[in-house]
Amino acid sequence: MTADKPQKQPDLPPAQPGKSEPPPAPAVRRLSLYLRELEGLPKGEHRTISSKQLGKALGLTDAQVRKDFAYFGQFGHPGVGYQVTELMGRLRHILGTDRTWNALLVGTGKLGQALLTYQGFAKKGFRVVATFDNDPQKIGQQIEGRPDLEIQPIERLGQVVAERGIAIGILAVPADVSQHVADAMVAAGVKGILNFAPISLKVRAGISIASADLTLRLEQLAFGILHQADQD
Amino acid sequence: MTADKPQKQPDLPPAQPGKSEPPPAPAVRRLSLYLRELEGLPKGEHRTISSKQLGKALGLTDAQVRKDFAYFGQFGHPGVGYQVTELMGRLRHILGTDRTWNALLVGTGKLGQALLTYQGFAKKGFRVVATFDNDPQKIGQQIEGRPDLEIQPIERLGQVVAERGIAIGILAVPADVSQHVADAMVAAGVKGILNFAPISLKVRAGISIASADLTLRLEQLAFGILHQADQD
DNA sequence: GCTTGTGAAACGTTTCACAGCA
DNA sequence: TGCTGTGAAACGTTTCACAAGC
Repeated sequence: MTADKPQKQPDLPPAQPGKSEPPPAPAVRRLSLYLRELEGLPKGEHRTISSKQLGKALGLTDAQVRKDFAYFGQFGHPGVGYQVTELMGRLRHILGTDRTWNALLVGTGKLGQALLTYQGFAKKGFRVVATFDNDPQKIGQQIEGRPDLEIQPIERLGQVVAERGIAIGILAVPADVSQHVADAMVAAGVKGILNFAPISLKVRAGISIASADLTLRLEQLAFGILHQADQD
Repeated sequence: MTADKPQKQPDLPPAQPGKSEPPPAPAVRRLSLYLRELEGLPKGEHRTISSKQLGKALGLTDAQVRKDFAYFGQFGHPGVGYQVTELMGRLRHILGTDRTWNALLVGTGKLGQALLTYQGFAKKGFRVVATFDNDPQKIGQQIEGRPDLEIQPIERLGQVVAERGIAIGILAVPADVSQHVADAMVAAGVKGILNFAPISLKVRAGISIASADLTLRLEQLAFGILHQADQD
């Protein structure tokens, strides 16, 4: 009796079995944290590490750590844990830091110049191999006496991206021109952009964006302070 | 026999009704995006904006936008939308950027110096009012000729935090000393830390952390490029 | 003993869909 | 008509709990 419950399709037979699902975005973000933690381990101190130890170091549960790894395959050894060296290699391979990435930087203001000489990028295999600016005064100047880092006009983006095999663009220009420069980067063949401007960039599908808007971070910090909560 | 299924409490009568729940962390992050978008609007062009317009600009649904605002109260006007000026004021108040925050910076390497002169912070009401370093060579130097930004020894953190009403610490020192400096910041009375080091800081409850680890961002970008997905 | 990998349950977030108002 | 605010449904993520392996 009373037999009229469902308005929606009750339940489609779900997905094609051949199609492996994409990993959850939060899991991918944590992969970087796991790798960072492993790289910070005192060298050679641990040959293996358990999901419990790794999770504790980052404020996560052991189940979370195991689930995250499980999206990408079998990593561990029951009763033993994960071999640190092997795990690091696997994470680097998944994230793509087991190779070198060539990057270009546009915008040689104070932030841009600081980024150019920042050693942390190179340690992870990200090399800035070209610099651009639209200020005629700056064109032709060399950064730290390196001829390969001679500042070039933005018109040359396309040629240089092709010549030097560049996949990543670092965007350190003022907000009002950042969309324009981003378009130029994409047209030049860049596949991903690290964006320091406080702007939500519009790019076509297939182009990746990572935001490094520092004021956004400070805002979140202010909220956290006002509301006594922790984040990160 | 076989009568021992449930180990857990089956179901507690849930929460105290008086206690309003904390807003979801993703909603708080988007609040900053909404505000950024509104601030980027051509001045005076729109007096009002709808959840649909705002959502579209950020790649979100209209329902998402409305739900996010609803966590913090009634913001809009049915049939009309949201008044831009009023909405910005409310978002700033929630995030805590309707006031001035005094910050200190530790670590005057290239990145630290670039941050000190970065104008974007001041525009949002974050003022760096003190600088510290542990390099005896640097102590006493002034940044851009500003006596208030004379580089001070880290021992003076506690005194300066109290004198200048500082709530935020910006951490731009090498990874191997960043936990030590963070501890000093917390001991000095700082309430939140913006951390540029590639390290997961341990702080006591009640202290907020925001991470600005740039290599983490590049890693996520590399993953995105390899797997053709967008993020941000 | 300890640890992984994994279905299933619990929990959280987003989307849907609509009442109510301008 | 156009829009907000909001319960309820749909979807996604995390935690639980345990079989299997060291």
